[in-house]
Amino acid sequence: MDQVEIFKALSNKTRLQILNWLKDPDLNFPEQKQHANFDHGVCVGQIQVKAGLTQSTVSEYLSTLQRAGLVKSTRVGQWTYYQRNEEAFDALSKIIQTDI
Amino acid sequence: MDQVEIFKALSNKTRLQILNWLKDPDLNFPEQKQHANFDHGVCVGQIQVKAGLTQSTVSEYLSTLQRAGLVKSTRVGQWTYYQRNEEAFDALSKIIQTDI
DNA sequence: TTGGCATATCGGGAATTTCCGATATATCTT
DNA sequence: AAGATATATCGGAAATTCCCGATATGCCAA
Repeated sequence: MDQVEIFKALSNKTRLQILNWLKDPDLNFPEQKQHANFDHGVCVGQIQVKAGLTQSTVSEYLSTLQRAGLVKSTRVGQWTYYQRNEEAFDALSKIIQTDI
Repeated sequence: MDQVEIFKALSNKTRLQILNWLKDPDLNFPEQKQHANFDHGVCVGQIQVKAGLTQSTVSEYLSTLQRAGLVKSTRVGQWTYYQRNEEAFDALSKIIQTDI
């Protein structure tokens, strides 16, 4: 668990927004409900539209968040569904209380 | 309280080390005891020696941490004493649990 | 198997960060 | 007032990040 990598991943407004949106996919990505695998997370395209950035940028941002361990992904067909990794946030909260 | 600014301040190995050292000045800066104002924190010079970087870099790093609210400083004579702002870490831990 | 769609990766220009040496500012001593 | 000491600020080279367009890859449907 690389602390610097985690904090770098969190050092960007759009990436923070994405994490926040993923807290409530039901609310923030209503179109996503059409996907059968909604419970696996939200696919890149929906996040991209909401972020208002290019597909490549959003894909890269999601990779950054995943390398930091803050989200996890599931590939289903042509879609990659991303969701938060809540354990990572619990761990980070504790790290700040004890290690930082 | 700018979250991005806080995470950027934490996105550097040396700055994380400084914060960690300041958790126990007694242990990490024994020379500092000669200073009468030891309870005000640790002065820049001691931190600089321990960090092994130049004076200007360490001074800049401490400013960065202070702008993020993670440390506070007290000027006494020619010395500036830096100490952790524990309230900020408590707040950050909660922010990660609830806002991020 | 060909075309379309979702995502990932590549290459790069612009902006920011890292860390330095030089210099400025403030305080203390003599 | 002059020199010494502690810290802050400035200017800049190198590395990294931001975000893009173009292209590659993988999967699906006709």
